[in-house]
Amino acid sequence: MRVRFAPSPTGQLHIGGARTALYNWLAARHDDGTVVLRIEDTDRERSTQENTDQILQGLKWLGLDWDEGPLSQADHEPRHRAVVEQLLSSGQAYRTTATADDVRAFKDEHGDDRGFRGEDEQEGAVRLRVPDDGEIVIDDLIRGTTTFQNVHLDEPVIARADGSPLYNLAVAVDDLDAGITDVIRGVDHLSNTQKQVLVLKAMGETPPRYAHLSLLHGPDGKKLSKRHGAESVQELRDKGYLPEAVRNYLALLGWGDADESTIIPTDELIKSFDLSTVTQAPAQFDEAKLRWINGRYLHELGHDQLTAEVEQFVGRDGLGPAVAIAGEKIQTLAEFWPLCGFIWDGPADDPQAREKWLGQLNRPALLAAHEALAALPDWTVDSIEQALRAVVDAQSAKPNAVFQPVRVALAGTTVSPGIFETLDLLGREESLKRLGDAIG
RNA sequence: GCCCCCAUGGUGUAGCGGUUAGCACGCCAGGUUUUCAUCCUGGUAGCAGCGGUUCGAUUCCGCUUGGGGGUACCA
Repeated sequence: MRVRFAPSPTGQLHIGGARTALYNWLAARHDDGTVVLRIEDTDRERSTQENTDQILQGLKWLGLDWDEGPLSQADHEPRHRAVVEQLLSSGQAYRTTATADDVRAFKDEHGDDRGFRGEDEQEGAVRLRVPDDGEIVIDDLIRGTTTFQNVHLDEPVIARADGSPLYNLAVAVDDLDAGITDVIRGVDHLSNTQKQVLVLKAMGETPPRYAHLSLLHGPDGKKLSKRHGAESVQELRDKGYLPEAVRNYLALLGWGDADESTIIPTDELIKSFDLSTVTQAPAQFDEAKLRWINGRYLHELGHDQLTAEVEQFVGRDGLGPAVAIAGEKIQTLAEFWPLCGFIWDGPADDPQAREKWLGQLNRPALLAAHEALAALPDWTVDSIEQALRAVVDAQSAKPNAVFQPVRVALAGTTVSPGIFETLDLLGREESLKRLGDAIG
């Protein structure tokens, strides 16, 4: 099996494109096949190095490697032009100056379901000759057979008047030349398939197998876009998701195993992936579930690796001790700093928390806590806990009446890692200083 | 308009003629707990509608409705 990633270099790698790439990759790896990468754009101006790099970077982050490429489709232009010439001279294509308006007029005259048929004018854009009779039957690996009647199809433009090739000609030729056996792409290309098969047939070649994936939608059922929180894998990375978790989630978005497990590591995915069981219905991207899956992967990382991930994400070292006391509380890498930043930055500024937990009513508790902690002979999690619990007893208060004020004094907010562990990590001096500051 | 694709809870899916319609996320309730989160237990909610075929339809067929894609001298 030989498949291809064929993203267009329009900037970032979209989540939908990432899923398509993932499915190609899984299918190929499952089959011990080859993945060919091609940047799909016949227009060299658009496939800028910057745009291409963005795509490659996204693919790399996701962990999807390829065996050949990257190649710009524009690099193949001489070959495309040669095919056009060949089709022209064999009479299977012709030149016409007909415009979109002419096509419209043709339909007004012959009916909307009648495809445009033009005259050979020896000049203008190149259109492929399409017979009125016959049909193109696409035996899709995912959807079964789809039949397109030739009559309905407007004779497609395969090259501009200047001879430069257009997409439907270029892909057909490139897939052929690259020896692609399976074209796995979004359903938005299903209609194009008819044209591409027609091109291949005109060349006397056999089309590859096709598999069309349903599209991805946002929570509102509309096309996935920035409004939905994230639209590219780069954004997923910036939100602190792990590549393996994203792979897991994306694989399940549109493909279900008979097996009822949800957490499926990549090597398992490769083993069980099967194109023929890919869902036909469009799926909605649900970040809540991605978060959950991500949390599962995050917590299985182990302290050292999680620390390394967090440090790389945050961009600073020495986070190990904080990761030790906060690691199990976060679902994404991005949640670490908001939870633990106070350790380095000092108490956060949360007026509501201060008002509620550092007011006059809480003074006695804070003073008692300060006194008990200051008197501690040794500063350990256990001794701290004993001291504070003793304060709770002495005040005959609820644990919260002591712990929350202390927490707010240290962190500035009502949410933090465990209070004893936090005290321990902060150290005696800093802890007492912050408590003192809160008492005023 | 025309061509094409799709349809199980809010979401992702399992099911491939006879099931109490399963699992997961979410949500709700309870438990654990120093906050938050995790974790544990329980609960909530679904076969779009209408016709067929059949002894029997979520499952097969048709129509309707709804969603999506294509219809460029874009990709």
